[in-house]
Amino acid sequence: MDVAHAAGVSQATVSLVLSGKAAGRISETTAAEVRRCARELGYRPNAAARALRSGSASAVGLVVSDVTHPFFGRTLRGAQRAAWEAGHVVVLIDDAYGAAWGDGSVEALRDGAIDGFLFFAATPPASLQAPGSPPVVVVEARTERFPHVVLDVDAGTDQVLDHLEALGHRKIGYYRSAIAGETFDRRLARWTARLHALDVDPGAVAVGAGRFTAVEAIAGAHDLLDRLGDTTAVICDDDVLASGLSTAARERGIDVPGRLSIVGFDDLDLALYASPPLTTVKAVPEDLGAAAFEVLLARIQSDERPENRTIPVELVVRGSTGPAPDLARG
Amino acid sequence: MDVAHAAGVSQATVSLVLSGKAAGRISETTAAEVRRCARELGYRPNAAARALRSGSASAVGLVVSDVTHPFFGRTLRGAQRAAWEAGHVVVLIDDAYGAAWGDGSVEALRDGAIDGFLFFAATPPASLQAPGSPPVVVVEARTERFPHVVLDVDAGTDQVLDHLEALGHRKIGYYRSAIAGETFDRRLARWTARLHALDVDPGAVAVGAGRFTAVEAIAGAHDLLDRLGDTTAVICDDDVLASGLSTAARERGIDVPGRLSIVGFDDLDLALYASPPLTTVKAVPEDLGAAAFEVLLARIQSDERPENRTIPVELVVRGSTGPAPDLARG
DNA sequence: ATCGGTACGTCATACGTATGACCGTAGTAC
DNA sequence: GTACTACGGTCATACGTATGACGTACCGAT
Repeated sequence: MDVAHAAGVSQATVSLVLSGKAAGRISETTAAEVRRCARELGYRPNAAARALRSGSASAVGLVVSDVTHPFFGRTLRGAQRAAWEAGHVVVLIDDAYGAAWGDGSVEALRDGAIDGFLFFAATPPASLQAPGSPPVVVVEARTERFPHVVLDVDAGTDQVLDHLEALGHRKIGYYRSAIAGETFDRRLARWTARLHALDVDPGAVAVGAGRFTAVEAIAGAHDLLDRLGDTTAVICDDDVLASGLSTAARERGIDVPGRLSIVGFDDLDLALYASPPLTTVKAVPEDLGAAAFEVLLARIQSDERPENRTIPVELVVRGSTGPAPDLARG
Repeated sequence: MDVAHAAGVSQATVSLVLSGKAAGRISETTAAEVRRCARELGYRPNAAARALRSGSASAVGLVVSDVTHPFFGRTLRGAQRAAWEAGHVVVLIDDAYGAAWGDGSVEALRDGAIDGFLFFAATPPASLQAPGSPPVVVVEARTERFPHVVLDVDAGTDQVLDHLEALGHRKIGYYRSAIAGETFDRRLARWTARLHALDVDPGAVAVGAGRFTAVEAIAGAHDLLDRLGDTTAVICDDDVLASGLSTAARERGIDVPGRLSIVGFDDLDLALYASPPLTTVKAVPEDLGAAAFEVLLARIQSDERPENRTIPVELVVRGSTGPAPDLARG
């Protein structure tokens, strides 16, 4: 190694200094000289060698089902910031709803290149459950199998329904994601329970399902509007679906919120483009990402299962919700 | 190595078989047995060891300035698909407009963990220009320094202006990105040249600048609308800005396209949520990403500078553009 | 019998770092 | 003068794979 030669010390000393383990073993004078030489020669430690020898790559993977969804991007950002502070790196892998390269990338990186995985709305492949697999933390899905970090969707759903009920809405529909996900199931269940509490038959309100692209969100919204009946408000699994519903309503001349109130989820940028801007449940994906990384790091470092975490959410009231119309008179 | 033992061969043989270099050296019978044992034992090659020994990690990094922007997500997807077909992996790093962890991640991965980098709307750090640096390919910016892959924005701009001129527009404004970027500069220059050809003073039309978040895009759009004058159409650096302009116009009661025509760029999902849906220049980011990976791979494998590539674009006419109004009569 | 060639494998080493086991020197206590 | 400790640093090896340099056995041709 050049640096060792230039500084007149052994390679071991260089390694100790540069990896910050010099305390008590190497004098500060020598350490400073080593650092100076390293800088001058433009020395970069080889990540592969480091990972091979130490058994840790200081890198974790974030696997998402759809990198196209704005929520994931902000989550990645939060995770990267937290990781950076801990001396780690986060790399993102797009699963594209089960594409071959998603699992492929996981397989390619799992041994040696990555210390652990975060799965966000993507399903960990079975191979990651085998003993000896790298640690996994799941985001936005409650499961016994892995430690997880989730949004407090129960509170979010409750706040939405409180808000709508206060506005006089009783027939509250639901625009579901066509993507499977524990978090969606859970919200739907909560909504069903609340409707029962209101003594409203869930069968009497409009329900639809759509996917997170504009075309499909709008198409699904039209299906839902076909069966609108006397539903006066619809809560949506996310802002993409809500935007689609808003657009579809406009195409049909349905007044929002005069005739129909719409509530989204996530508080994406999208919520502000809609007209009127969407009432939605604000989540802070950066916090979710950061928390997810922290849990994964704890798992990596201690080998004992860390505690699950729940990130709070908050209702943001904008123009897309208003008092329930009196349909009997209209 | 267990597999070698189980199959009754040497570790070298296992390596040859599993890395596909067995042809002519190892009999098919033996190879099959090795593969069987490997499968049975759940053997996974160690990526770090492989990278260390072979000097190639079979992984490339895609660095983007803002992972939140939907365009990048689709680009990543295209790159990952192409990479997968070539036996590589693409990992995404969010630079977050120059955040510490962006450069940090690049530095951490550049030696040993990554074979090369794609920079998309993010600036390669100076350290990547030093001799001995990993290969770099730049996306959506023409530069002498690195091979690059770009959209045919000249053609796109021309198609937009042809379209607007055919509709009778002469005072055509511009909504610029506040983010620096060669591609934006180039489009602006083209627009200026075309206005001169029309004998229109660029100073006589509305120009604004905004960033790619809803709040800032809408705020910037209001600035632009304050100085609208008799501008009858505005072309935007991307669909996010166009959506912001559309929203701002609606807030002011400006009829689109009756009073003002709006043209976006990219054909994001966003374009469909706007009301009316945006006329825009359709780019296929998946193709861009795939091409970028291919160019990088060529660079990695051959050491000689590969040819630059240009990806075609296409105007998509929707509801946000219409005939120029007769402002003298209005 | 010898040689050349081919088919099939193995040997041994190197990749660049991290780290537990050492080792020398100087200082301190007795 | 001896024993012990603390300090500052080096040695040697291992991590798991890839690969150029070698064997070895067998076959056919001379």
